[in-house]
Amino acid sequence: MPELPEVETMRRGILPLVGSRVVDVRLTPCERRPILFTPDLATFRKQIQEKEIAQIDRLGKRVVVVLEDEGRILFEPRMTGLVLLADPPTQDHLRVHFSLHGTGPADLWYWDRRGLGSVRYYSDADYAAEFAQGKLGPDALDVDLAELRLRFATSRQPIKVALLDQKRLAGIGNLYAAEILHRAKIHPERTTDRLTAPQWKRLFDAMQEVLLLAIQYEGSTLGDGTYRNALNQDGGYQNQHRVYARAGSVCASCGKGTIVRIVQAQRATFFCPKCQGRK
DNA sequence: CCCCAGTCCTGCGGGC
DNA sequence: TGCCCGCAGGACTGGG
Repeated sequence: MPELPEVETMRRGILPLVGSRVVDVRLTPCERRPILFTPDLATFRKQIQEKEIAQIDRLGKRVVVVLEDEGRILFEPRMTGLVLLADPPTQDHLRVHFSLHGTGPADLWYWDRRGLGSVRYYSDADYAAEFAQGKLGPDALDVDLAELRLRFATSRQPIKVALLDQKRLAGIGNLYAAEILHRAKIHPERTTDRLTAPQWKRLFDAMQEVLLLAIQYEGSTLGDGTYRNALNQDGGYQNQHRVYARAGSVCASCGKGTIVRIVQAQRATFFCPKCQGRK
């Protein structure tokens, strides 16, 4: 499931497209899924044709292809979307194909097994309006300790639930929330207003460490194989997971506790009751 | 403000 | 062996 490290890996994977021009876009067969692709194909095509790709950014869990006129193509993979330079794994499912010309790769694909994600074009003005201040928090790798505290301390939500709120902080999802809290030795049910100063410091450090390490490993490819990098290769961070989907195993950190699974806000939470302290 | 359940979607694995 | 159902969860919506 693409979160910050996976989406950052996708972004880096398609950097060779910078400097190329868009020739065309085609979609199969997603016309029947209006949430996937906006605006309509004719308008989308008209806005991007012959535009040069100026840079490739990331906005939380979205890949942003910035064109020379500041128009932007946003890829939001949600659960199962992939941004690929290689051909999609199968001919089935929803696909969007961009053809390009330049010195880099000639094809860019968006492929989505479950079709929950989206591909959208925004003009500069529409983009500014859509992602105006407050709609999305700062990037998890772009805050300092003081801002982290500021954005969370007023909440009485459990810290695990708060970490998933993209309006507070962008980029963290269910998997990395669990791994970060485990590294920080903080109980996922502890409410944010009750975190101590040392806990804030540990949370901040763990967040940087886990996310940066996961980027180095090119993200997590789980058993279902839903996430892969732009060349359709597996990530490697799944082998470093300490708690996620490891209920019943002995904690690799303390060697004493057994990882448990609970449900918070209708999401699975994994943690070690021994080394992650009390609520 | 907060919380919760439901929605989208497909593939997989557990249970019978 | 085959079939059904629950689960996976990111973002959003509607109700309380």
